[in-house]
Amino acid sequence: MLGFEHHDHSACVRSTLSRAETECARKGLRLTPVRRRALEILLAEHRALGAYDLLAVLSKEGLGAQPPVAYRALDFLVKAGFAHKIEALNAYIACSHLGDDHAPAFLICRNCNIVAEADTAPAQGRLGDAARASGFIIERTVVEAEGLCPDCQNAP
Amino acid sequence: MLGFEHHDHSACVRSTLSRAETECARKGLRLTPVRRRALEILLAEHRALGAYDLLAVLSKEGLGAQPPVAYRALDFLVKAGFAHKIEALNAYIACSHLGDDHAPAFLICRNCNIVAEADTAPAQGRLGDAARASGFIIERTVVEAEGLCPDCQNAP
DNA sequence: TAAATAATGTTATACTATAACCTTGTTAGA
DNA sequence: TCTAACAAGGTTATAGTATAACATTATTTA
Repeated sequence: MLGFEHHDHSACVRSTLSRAETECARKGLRLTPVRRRALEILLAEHRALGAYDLLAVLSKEGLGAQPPVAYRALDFLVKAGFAHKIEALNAYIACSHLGDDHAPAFLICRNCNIVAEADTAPAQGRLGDAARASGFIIERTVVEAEGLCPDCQNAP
Repeated sequence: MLGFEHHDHSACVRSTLSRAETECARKGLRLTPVRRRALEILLAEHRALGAYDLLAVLSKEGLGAQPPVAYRALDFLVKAGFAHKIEALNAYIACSHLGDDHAPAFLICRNCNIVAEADTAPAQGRLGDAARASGFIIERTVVEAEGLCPDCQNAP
């Protein structure tokens, strides 16, 4: 998983963008300027951004001034699997495992707002047991943990 | 776990209310008329209710007309562990395991909106492994699965 | 009984999200 | 190549979710 450890972030950004391009080519999706820029903005940090935060940046750059612009771009990115919505924050984050088919899980620091994306298999855990036992068919899972990241435990 | 099977719901309501009273007495919390009624309203069905849906009912009964009334009651119920917020729906549901200290997980039917509450131990699964590996301290977990309940798989 | 605290009432407003409609751009077929 | 069909973007308006702030009332405790 991609955690809180420091890393070569510019390489991380570059590789995600290029994988997004590959995916779009493969699936016949269109990574238009707004969509591409939205992904770049989300990628800038491993933090979740509100739709209106994203809109503010896009807007400054002349890429659209109204909410639907941001929501459409986010909708595309989420559907394409390039970004995820963090439900506990009503905010959005670039995917850290772009390309793999995965059920994402997030560790959210309540102090510095950094979000780490882990991979889980919720359908194999107790939730999956409960679902199977009751005959429920799982289509999507939301798995998020809030707490304190290593850095913020020392300096709160 | 309390699932989709049919059950004696009035007994379920009664026992939850009485357990809430016991808890309040034990912890020195005040189950005021608005709070009590809010819990009853949530308990009426195993579905998640929006804050404004709750407010509409309270309002009709003369228990407060403005949003803060509903949000304060919900805030109390959630903090006391008598209700949970379903993040994927921005809605609230009465707790099905009132009294036990638990990390709730939900199965949400996207067709009929029934919500089943299961008990999980996310800190023991892969998410917990990821957290431990990176030194993250989990304080709260959100585990929700959307899909189709047994009834709705046949008659969608 | 007074002071402190908790809960409620109310107004206003902030934040999140989408419907609806129109224009522009892209793609695929004739 | 032209054009019909569709996808994407622009814009206005509004719906839905949530909280700040401050005044008032009720309850608890000293």
